[in-house]
Amino acid sequence: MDAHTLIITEKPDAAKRIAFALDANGTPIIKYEKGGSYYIAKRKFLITIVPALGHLYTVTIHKKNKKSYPVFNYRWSPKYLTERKAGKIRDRIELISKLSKKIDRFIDACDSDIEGSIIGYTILKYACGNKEKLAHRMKYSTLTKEDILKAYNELSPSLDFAIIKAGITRHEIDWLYGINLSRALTAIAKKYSGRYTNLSTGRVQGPTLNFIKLREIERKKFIPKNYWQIKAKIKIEKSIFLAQYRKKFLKKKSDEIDIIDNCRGINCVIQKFEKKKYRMMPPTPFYLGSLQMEAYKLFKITPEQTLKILQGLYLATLISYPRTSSQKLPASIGYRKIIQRLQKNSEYNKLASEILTKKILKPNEGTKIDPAHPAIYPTGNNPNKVLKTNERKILDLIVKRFLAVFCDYAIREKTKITINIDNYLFFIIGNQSLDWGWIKFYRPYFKLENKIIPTVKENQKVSFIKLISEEKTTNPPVRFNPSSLLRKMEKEKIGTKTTRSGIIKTLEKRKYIIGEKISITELGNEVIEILKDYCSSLVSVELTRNMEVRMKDIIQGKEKKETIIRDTIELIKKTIRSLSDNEEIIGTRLKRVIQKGMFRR
DNA sequence: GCAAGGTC
Repeated sequence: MDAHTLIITEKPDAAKRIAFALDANGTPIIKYEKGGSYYIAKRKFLITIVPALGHLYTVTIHKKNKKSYPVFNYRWSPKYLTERKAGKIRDRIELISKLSKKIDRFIDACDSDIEGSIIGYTILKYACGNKEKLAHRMKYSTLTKEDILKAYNELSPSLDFAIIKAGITRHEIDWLYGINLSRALTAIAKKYSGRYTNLSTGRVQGPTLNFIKLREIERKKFIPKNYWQIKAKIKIEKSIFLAQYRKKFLKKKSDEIDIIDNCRGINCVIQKFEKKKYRMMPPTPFYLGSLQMEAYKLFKITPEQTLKILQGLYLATLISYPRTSSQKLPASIGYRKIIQRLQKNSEYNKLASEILTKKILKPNEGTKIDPAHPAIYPTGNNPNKVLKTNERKILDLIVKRFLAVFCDYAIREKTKITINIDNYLFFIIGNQSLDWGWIKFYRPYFKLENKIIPTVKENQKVSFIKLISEEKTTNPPVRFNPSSLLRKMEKEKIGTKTTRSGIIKTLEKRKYIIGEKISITELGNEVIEILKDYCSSLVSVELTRNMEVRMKDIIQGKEKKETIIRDTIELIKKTIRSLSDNEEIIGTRLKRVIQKGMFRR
């Protein structure tokens, strides 16, 4: 009997692409079973390629009493034991388990990041019967045939156990904090309010909610200030212009009155005329976060909805894998081939044709990278069913952004007239495009207008009409919306590309936050206050920072998983004790906001 | 059910 290899991937698409790349004739056999489809490729020997569906195993506890806390005796089990609607996962595990029999070589080809490492490890250990120590690791960053073959020929001899250990520690700590604190809050709320209210918190939920609270505090503290803006109405040749005084923010008594009194328009002359060309670089390719933000800005589609739409477009093979943090488009995706496919679509024919005249295609990449995926790009395939409005909008956005990325920079010219009126300087600023470059390709998603002002000569006299003084008020910092909150989470490195939008949704579901311009509810505010009083680490981004450091230490062998878990449990024990000691106060606080209903602040 | 992290 020939040797037989089993390759495990993180998701179905990866299994398919690997099967087609590895089969000597490019025609692997596709098998359909209850647990999903898998592939058999033939090389010198047989290779079975079977996909997971992300994590198939997770941290769980088996106990009759679902409300008791604290709980520390967890273990890793199949996900279907804890999640409803996970029947698919049970079937998948059974399929992989069956396929793992009579296998000589195991290869973990899950995404080459920490989570991918855990997904592969748990499957090899629990579904395949302790095969994790025998398995090889296959790492690729795109699913092109070239990359796949290279990864297959350069297998790591073993899994990266240090990374796996660090990742598993992260899962367990999150579980310990999340389950215990959520249960404690829910239980105390129920006991004192008499009403069941599902309360929760965690390493990411806590700080995210706190961002909104802090913004709310800034807004409350904010004292609006009055200021004045002065413009001069003047006539150059036959046109009227408003020239802005060189200082944009004027204080009433000192500045504004001074000008009104002294600037009479007796001497009104052009002091300077300047022109300056500058470049506007094309945009960078979309990663998940930037696409979610752009979709919200342009279409008011929430990040959570956008992710759902992207998943649909991806499954319909219209776009590449959407859960990426990369701004890179490697040449191996085949730029020209994709643009040629887009060219066949009448909507993009003109734009695509123009780009194809370029001899060299070079995308304007950003700096962000992703260990497992390139940036988001269209495949150029035609939809085989009618797309819904929002799907169409998002796809069009992706196509136009992809095209724009290959375009030339735009050339703009800034024109500035400096006018001296009785020794006070005023400006008129103009702006125009000399070459639209990429902007033409990204329309209507980027709008830029020309404001043309006349060419004048220095020392030329102009006629003064009058001064206009406007009183204005400074605005408080704006509330977050789903997009700016996502950006904030990204900036603070809280959550992951895939989970951020979901976390925001969870805070909404818990009635901690409300509104499109997000504000914190009384309930959300009380939860934050309680956490601050009794478990301050859960409202700060520092817990994540700290965890990152400790994970690194595990990877470098400087710290032991057991120590970190022990410390975490000690801290949670202490926290739960102080929650119990102060149960009545906390209960009364929660009761107040729950019984009142969840009004906006 | 509760976390956060994958995936459909």
